[in-house]
Amino acid sequence: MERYDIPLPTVKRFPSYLRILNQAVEKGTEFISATALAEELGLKPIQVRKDISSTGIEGKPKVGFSVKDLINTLHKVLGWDNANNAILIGTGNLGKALACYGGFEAYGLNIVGLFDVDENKIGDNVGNLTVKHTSELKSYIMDNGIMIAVITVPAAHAQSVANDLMSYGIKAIWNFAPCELKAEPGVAIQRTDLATSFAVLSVKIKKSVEDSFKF
Amino acid sequence: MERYDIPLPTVKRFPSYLRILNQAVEKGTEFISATALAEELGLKPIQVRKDISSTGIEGKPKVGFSVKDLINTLHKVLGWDNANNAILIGTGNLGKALACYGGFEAYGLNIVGLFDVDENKIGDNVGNLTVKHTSELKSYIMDNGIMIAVITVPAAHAQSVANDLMSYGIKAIWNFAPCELKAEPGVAIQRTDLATSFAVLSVKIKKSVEDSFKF
DNA sequence: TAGATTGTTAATCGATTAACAATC
DNA sequence: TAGATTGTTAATCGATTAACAATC
Repeated sequence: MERYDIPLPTVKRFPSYLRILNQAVEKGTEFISATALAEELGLKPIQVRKDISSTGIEGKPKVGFSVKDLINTLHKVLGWDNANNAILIGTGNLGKALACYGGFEAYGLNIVGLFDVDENKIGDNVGNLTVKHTSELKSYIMDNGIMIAVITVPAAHAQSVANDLMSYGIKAIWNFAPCELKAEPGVAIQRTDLATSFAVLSVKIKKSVEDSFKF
Repeated sequence: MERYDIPLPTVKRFPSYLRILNQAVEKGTEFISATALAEELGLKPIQVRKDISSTGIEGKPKVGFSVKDLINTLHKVLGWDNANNAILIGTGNLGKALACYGGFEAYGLNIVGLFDVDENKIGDNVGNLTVKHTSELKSYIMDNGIMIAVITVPAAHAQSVANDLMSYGIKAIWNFAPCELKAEPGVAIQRTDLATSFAVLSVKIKKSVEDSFKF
């Protein structure tokens, strides 16, 4: 089986494509062209065609791509075609927000357990889940074969929590703590950082302010 | 005054640099080398040097860069040197999480007003703020000269909220709704999307699973 | 058929990395 | 002085864009 990697910028655009495609399904649209997708997202048609071609899917000239096929293929490429059970550690505000956020099922992520060190939070209901103590992590992960964990603890504790999780068999960590985590081989870690995103907005603001002063 | 744009990938790394630099300040470190920064973040020294050089700051061979100077310069480049008052619209779980999140001051963002359409939420306390009704948006924005808004409403309402905000004089929108917003000229919009980040983790997982099956 | 859209190869653009002289 | 680190120019790499033939 040949392996070739889809460029990361392309992967990052896939969720946007899926969003438009899901809207198309709801409208009953059967085929969609790269041109239409591009229009909807403010991208260039060539880029969308290139991105789609990287998945190997084929379209029909003049017609476009089967919406259903595209969705299935993108799901498969991203591994969102089968639900993954995940746990979340750290039920502060962000943790609770993520636990209650309904949108994750759309991408095959199913949060089934919440954990915290704080004795006062144990037993609290968040969404339809009950917060458990972190001392139960090991048995919960092993009993339920959990592979994915979401970390929303303070930065100071993130690495030690991650180390524990990896020793219990967790293979993927979605890290919301503002610090880089060191991964064991074979463990995938991805950090989501609000500051990074805000930095981009900040330079956009600066630029538009500067632009408004020169003419 | 000459204008040259700092590459976006570079801008995205600046918050990480700042994080390490702030740690250095707390330890009392006065100078830090690009090599040390790179080591800390798992980047290559050349890349860090290139990034820093794009700000125009100068270092001392063998010694490195003044931690204080670097922090000040990065803050200035990002426009994080003077506090910006902002409002947040949509006090669902994510909105509340962001409103309570204490880390924004570090990047000059100060959330001073919370708004929602839901009558049941008006008057609720979130952090040390009280939720106001969206009918008060216009006067609040104009009276207080607010330029920045954070949108955490459902996707279906995001564009109309954004349109209102822009008509009231908002110049920058940080959009957490899963949809693209159309901006008026002169308005900066940045979307933060959890799905994008999770897509990257997903392909990492897929790859490490595939790797574990080939030897 | 005519024309819109796909798919592919080549050209361009921009970021990363390498190489190395300058310097404290 | 010797050596680590900076700063800069050039080479490499990879993504975006352009061009165009194939096709329904």
